[in-house]
Amino acid sequence: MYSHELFHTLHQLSRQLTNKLNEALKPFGLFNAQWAVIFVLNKRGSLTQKELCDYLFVEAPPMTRTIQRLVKQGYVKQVPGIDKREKHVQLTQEALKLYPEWENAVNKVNQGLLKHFPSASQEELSKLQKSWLHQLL
Amino acid sequence: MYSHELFHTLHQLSRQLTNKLNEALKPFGLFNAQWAVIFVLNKRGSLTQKELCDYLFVEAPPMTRTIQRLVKQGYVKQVPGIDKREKHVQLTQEALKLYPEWENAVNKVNQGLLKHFPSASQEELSKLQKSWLHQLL
DNA sequence: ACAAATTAATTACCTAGGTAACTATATTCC
DNA sequence: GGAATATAGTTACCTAGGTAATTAATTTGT
Repeated sequence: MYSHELFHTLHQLSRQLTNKLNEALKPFGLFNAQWAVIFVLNKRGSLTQKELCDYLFVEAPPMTRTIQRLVKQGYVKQVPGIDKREKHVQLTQEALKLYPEWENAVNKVNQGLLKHFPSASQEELSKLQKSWLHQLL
Repeated sequence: MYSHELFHTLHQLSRQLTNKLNEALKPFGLFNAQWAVIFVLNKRGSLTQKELCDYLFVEAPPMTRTIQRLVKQGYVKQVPGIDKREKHVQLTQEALKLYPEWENAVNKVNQGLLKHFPSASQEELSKLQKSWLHQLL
C-alpha cells in the first residue's frame, strides 16, 4: 500500500513549489494565488469572478479575497456587468506596465526549479498528472 | 513556456486529493494534516515534535497546532523528554483502538482515487515526483 | 564555570483554500 | 405577472502552512 507515499510526495512537491514561487514574488509584494489570477487575466483579458473560479478550480470565497487584495494594491479593477450580479475583473494599467517584470521573475524561478529535471521527465510528469486529474474531476 | 501548466496541474491535483481525503476523514472528526501525524506515529511509535516536523517537512508552528488539536480530541499525548525542551508525542489507547477503522477508510478512498489510474502510471508518477522533489531539497 | 550561541516548542500574525449561511439579482414556471 | 428557484458574490468561520519573534532548556567556547 504505497499510495500513502505517492500522495505524500505529491503534497510536499506542491508545497515546495508554492514556497519557492512565493519567495520569488516577495520583492513585488505578490503571492502565489494573486499571480495565478494576474496570469490568467493577462492571457484572457476581462473575466467574471465566476469564470476565474472555474478556470482556476477554486471556490468563490478565496477568489473574492484574492481579488480584493489585488484591488487594494491597485493591480485589478472590478467592472459591474450588464447582469448586475456579475463583476468583470481586469488588470489595471499599472499591472499591465509591471507584468513583464513579474513574468520574467516567475519564469526565472520556474526555470531554476526545473533546471536539473530533464525535459523528457517534465513532459512525462505533465502528461501523467493531467491524465490523473482529468479522471478525478 | 509550459512550466506554468505543469505547476498549475500539480497544485490542483494536490488540492483535489486533499479535499477527497478530508471528505473521507470527516465522519471521524479528523483532517488531512492530523491523519498524516497519526499515520507516522502509528508506524514509528513515539517521536518528538521536531522529528515529526522533519519527517513531514512541515514547519514547527503548524505541527504544534495539529498536535494540540489531536491532544484535545484525546488521540495523542505529549510526554516530556529527558531533554526538557522536547515533547515526545505518541498515540493514546483510544487512537490505537480506532486506528484500523481510520486506515481502512483512508485506504478505501485512496483506492478509489487511483482506480482508473493504471498502476504502471502510478509507479512512473511516483518515481518522477520523488526524483524532482529530492533535487529541490 | 559562566557567558554566548543553539535548539525545541510556542505565540502572533500572514496567505490559501474549504463549507455554510446570507444578499441581491436573474431566470423559470405556473 | 408573481412566486419559486437558481446564480454571483460576500461574510463568517474552519483547517493548513508559512515567517518572525519569544521563551526555556541545552550546548559551546573561553
